This record gives sequence, C-alpha cells and structure tokens, in this order.
Amino acid sequence: MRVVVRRTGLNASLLRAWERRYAAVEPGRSDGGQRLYSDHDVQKLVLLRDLVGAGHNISQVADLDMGELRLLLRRDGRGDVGDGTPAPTADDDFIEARPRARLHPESTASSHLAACMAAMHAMDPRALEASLNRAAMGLSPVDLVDQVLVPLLTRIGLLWSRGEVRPATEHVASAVVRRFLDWLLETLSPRTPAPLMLVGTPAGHRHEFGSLLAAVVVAVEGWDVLNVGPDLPATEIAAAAETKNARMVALSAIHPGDDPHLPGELRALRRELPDDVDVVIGGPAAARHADALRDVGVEYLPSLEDLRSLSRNGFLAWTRSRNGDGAGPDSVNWPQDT
Amino acid sequence: MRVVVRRTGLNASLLRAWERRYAAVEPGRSDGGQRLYSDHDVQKLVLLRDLVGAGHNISQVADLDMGELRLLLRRDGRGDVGDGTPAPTADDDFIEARPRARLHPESTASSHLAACMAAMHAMDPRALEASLNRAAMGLSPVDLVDQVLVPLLTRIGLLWSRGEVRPATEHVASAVVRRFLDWLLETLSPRTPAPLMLVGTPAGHRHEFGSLLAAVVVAVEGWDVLNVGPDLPATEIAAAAETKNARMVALSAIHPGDDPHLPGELRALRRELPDDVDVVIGGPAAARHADALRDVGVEYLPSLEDLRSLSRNGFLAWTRSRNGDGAGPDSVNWPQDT
DNA sequence: ACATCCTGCACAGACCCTGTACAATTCCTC
DNA sequence: GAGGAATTGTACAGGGTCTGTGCAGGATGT
Repeated sequence: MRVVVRRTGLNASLLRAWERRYAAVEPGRSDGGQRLYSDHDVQKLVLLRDLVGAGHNISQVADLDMGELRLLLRRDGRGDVGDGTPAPTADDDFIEARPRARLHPESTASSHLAACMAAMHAMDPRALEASLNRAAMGLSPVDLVDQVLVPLLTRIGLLWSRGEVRPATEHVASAVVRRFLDWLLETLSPRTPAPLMLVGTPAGHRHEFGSLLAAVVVAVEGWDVLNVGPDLPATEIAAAAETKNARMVALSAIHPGDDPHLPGELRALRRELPDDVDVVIGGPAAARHADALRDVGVEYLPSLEDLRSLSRNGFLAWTRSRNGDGAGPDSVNWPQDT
Repeated sequence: MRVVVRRTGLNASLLRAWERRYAAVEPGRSDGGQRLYSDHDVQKLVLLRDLVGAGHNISQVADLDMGELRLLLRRDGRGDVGDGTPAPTADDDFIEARPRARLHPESTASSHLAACMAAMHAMDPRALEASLNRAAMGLSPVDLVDQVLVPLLTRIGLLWSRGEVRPATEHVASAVVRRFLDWLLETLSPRTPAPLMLVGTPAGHRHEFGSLLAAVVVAVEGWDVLNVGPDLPATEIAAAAETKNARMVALSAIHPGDDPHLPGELRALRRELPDDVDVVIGGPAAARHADALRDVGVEYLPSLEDLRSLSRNGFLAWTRSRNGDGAGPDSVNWPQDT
C-alpha cells in the first residue's frame, strides 16, 4: 500500500475511495485482509491519475481498461480524427471524450518539436526521450506522427545532409527516435486478432525510419505489424511474408534516390507473393519509379496519409470478410464522439 | 552469523524472524545446528533490506527470487532520498566464500537461451522479447550478459554467416535484441552522478552489438553511458567526448576483420582527446592490431570481463577522487523513513 | 569456560482496514 | 442565477494485522 501511494502519488484514502466507489482497481487481499496491488493495478492507477489530472472525471474513466485509457490519454490533445483502433470495448457505452480540450494541437505539437530539436542539439538522449514521451502523452497518435515525428526526422535529415549537425549528434538522436518508434509500435499494436502487415525496406536501402513510421501508422489502424528491418532482398521479404501469412507488405525507399534496381526488385517480390497480398511502397526513391512500379503491380503511396486510408480500408475489409457478413456486434468500430 | 549481521546491517533476531516467518532465506546448518549462510543468501538479504527500506513489506517480497528483487529495486528506485544513518561500517569484511551448491545458474541460463533461439527461428518477435524479459528477471545482469546475450548473438551471427538462417529472420531477431539492450541500458543506468563513458564503433564498423553490450557492462559497474552509435569517424567521437566531458571511451570493432584503417583512426582519436581520457577497444577486428593499438595508446581488451574489471576500477577511482578521501564508495542507506 | 548461537515466546508500535462524516466543487433544475 | 443534488477529495476513530525486537533457557564451539 505504501509503495503504491509512493509510486502513484495518490492519497491512500483516495485509493480506497476509488476502489470502493468506482471499482477502479480490485487488488487482491492478504490473509489478514491487506490490499495486494499488482503491477497491473499500479499502471492503471497511474493512467487514471494522469487522466483525472487532464480533466476527466473518475466516474467515467474508472471502469475502462488499460488500452482504452492509454488511447484516451493520447488523443486528449483534441484530434478526434477517427483513429480506428480496434479497442476491445465489449460494452456499448462509448467513451465520451469530453471536449475539455484546451491547448491548440499545432502549438503544442510545435512546442514538442522544438523541445525535441533542442534536446538533440544538446546531445542529451534522456531529454530527447522525455520530450518524445511528453509529446506522446499530449497528442493523438496521428498528430504525433504527422506533426512531431515526421518533421523531426525531416529536419534532422536536412541538417545532416547540409553538414549543419555533427554526425555523432545525429547518431545519438536517431538511436533515441528509433527506440521510441519501436516502443510506440509496441504499445499501439493490437492485442486482438488482426491482419498482419509486413514492413521493411528493399535491398540497398538502409534508412529504416520510413518503414518504422509506416509500421506505426498501420498499427494505429488496427493492423498487426512485423518489421523485418532494412535492406532486405525481395526473396527474403517474400519468404517472411509467406511464413507469417502476411496480408500486405509496405516498403519504404528513401536514400539512394536514384536506385535503378528498385523496379526489378519489386517485380521479383510481386512475382513471389500470392496475388491477394498487396504490396505498397513509399518514399522519395520510390517516387521516381512510380509509373514503373504501378506497371509491376506495386502501388506507390506519396504520403503517409495515403497509407493510412489504404490500410484502414484494408482492415475493414478484413474484419468484414472475417465476420462473415455485416459488421459483428462487438467489432472494431471505435465510437466517434459526436 | 555475525558476519552476516555485519554485512547486511540487520539485527540477528530479524534474520531469524525473516527466515521463520517468510522463508526469505534457508541457510544450511552445521552439524550442531548453526546457520551457514551462503553468498547467495547474503546477496538476497541485502536486496531485501533495500527493498524493505524502500517501503515494501517483507511478506510480499520475501519469496521472490533474486532477479525479481533486483528488477523491483530498480523500477521504483528513482527518488530515493534519505541517507540517514551511515550504514553499518561494512568495510574490512571478508565474507567466507562458501561455494555451496550454486543453484544451477547455467542450467537456467541455457534454458533461457534455448527459448530465445526457438523464438528467433519462429520469427516471433513478441516471443523473443518475452524470453529475454524472463531471462532478465531470473538472472543477474552479469549472468544475463555473459550467459544469454553474448551466446545468443554469437549463435545468430554464426548461423547467419553460414547461411543457415534467413536474413529476414536474423533482421527481426536483431531488432528485438537491440531494443532489449537499449532498454536494459536504460534501466541499469545510474540515477546518481556518475562518470560518463562513451561507447560506439569506429568508422567503417557497422556492427553495433559489441558496443551495446559494452554499454550494458559498464552501466552495471555504475557508469553513466552515452552510446554515440556505429560507424563514426575519430573526429566525431572526440568531439562528442569533449562536449559531454566523458571520462573514458570504449569502442567495438567486429566485422571488417582486417580493417587496415583501424590503427590510424584510433591514433587520430587518441590525439584529439585529453590524456586523462582512457580509450579502450574490443572485438575481433581490434584483436589483429592489438600491438599497434597499444603503441598508439589505446588498450585492447580481449573480453567483456576485462572491460568489466577495468571500468570497475575506473569507477572506484572516480568516487575516491570525488569524495576527497576515504568515505566508503558504496555508502548504503539503510533504515530511513519519513 | 566463555562467548556465541539456537528455539520459542511475547509484545509494542507502526501500519492498514472499515465505516462514516464532511467540505469543496460541479451539475442540474426551477 | 439561486438553491438543491451529486461528485469527489480528505479526515478520523476503533479495531485488526504486520513486523522488529527483546528475553529465558539450553546447545555449540573453540
């Protein structure tokens, strides 16, 4: 109990009140009747604390499960841009995200971005990570990607290409951002059955941030994602897709902007994959071959937004095909707050 | 018994109570019935003492194993304030090394290793991560590195070089292990002031697992670590070391085993750094140039164990120089509350 | 022999539990 | 917009539980 109080910063009386009045957590009991909080309980309490601090009332959030709490916390900045995450909300009552939103999303997004840039220049990985975490807390996943991560990576890349930032600085920042993207992917990944998307980069392309961002984007749309990493030949990607029974493959090609092997590589990939597995690709290196790629049967996506809508449709199609016909009762529709 | 009392700072009655009531430890007995504590027992008691001091109740932590205790201690270890009583002068104490049947650490380590290998072959990143987490729970950081991570990476590398595992499989596994190492580094990093060590790999060397392992090893010894990432020219490393005021630089050179530029690169690094900053390097590529490197003023370390002892000594020297004079380096803070 | 260690028992203070109450807000209705 | 109802954080008392410590009487070991 004392430990929980210290770790959550909440009053002991308050913990008991939340338990009694809202059944927010239901810790086990010792033989003598003392509460035994599990790690899960503590995590949930922390989420509740933050949510309450952000203006929600307990009575409405206390009985949500962890996934819903986390999501709520993310989209809190506003941005009710329907993120169709398949939150396993079995019950029908929707989460009324009270439009108590203050803080304009752009201004906070740009301030988060500025904080990240400052931490990068200071070569302070902890500060950078902290800034990213703050951004993740304050923004919806979509805003986080579009307004913080993409600009951040773009700017770092630009500074690097101009030689305006030390390679060591860039390395340190990249490592942190990569880890953060990994973490984001993990926490956004659905726990429920979902179609699998493979992400990676083609042979010769070692920049993996594009594919990591793609992974996050499609995870938000409900897909299960397997990142097979950068610089893989077509045969490898195809083999992995087959082994894991992927429904779709998304690639990213950034750096060797004029890679002549790209169309051939993707033709091979396309040929080795079943027809019902879609292959898409994004990134500047792919843009140059957009037409050739289309001929090969690989769709070029100019922006993450395209990937977003495409994967959303793909996900809905998957659920429909899975539920036999009309959308089942407790399926994936996240209730849009009206 | 007295020895244990001195080493742990715990009352003899308390030791007996913990044993009787919670079976916290179960020391062997002499023919006459006197308790014979093993080294393992003492370690566990120390962990329990710190944990109880941090607010946990014994009843709940007494039956956890060492790995769980350590993890618990780290997790809520931030924010420790009190120092209070200067701890039971634990100096000049020799613990009777009573070998006693070590409860098979290698067998559990090898089972963890097997689980990791199986997860890798199944191309199941979640399972791999779960196996690694389990290993982290059940083993000390040192055993974890020496008996799981190093063998795991060695085997994966071997399979890969022989073409006995698909590159895609290797990629997926590597990504998970890298993230795990990142996480491990983060959780092991000291929250208190500590000397800074830079880790990375020299220009041309893109395999970064060696440096990540090095980072973990020195973090365990108490250092603060900044990983500047792979493939960095000497000038960059030197600049980073200067900016962050590093006390030591540890590099790893693995893959291009016959890199002719290595000595030159390190000579440049050595020249750009202050004399009181040590530079060490490990890995097979460095082994070939061990003599040349020594001439340049860079120490070649054949094994992680060498790095371990060297960084330990370096850390102790740092604390001594910082505390002015004596003052036990590891001033444990025992009973403290309020 | 003498200090040390063993077992079993007892106890006091710190801690936690339940139930109830209460003040400060916020929400809603008239 | 005033007053009542609901919400929510906090406090207190009485009683049970947890846990560190001390003591008596006997055994151990050097």
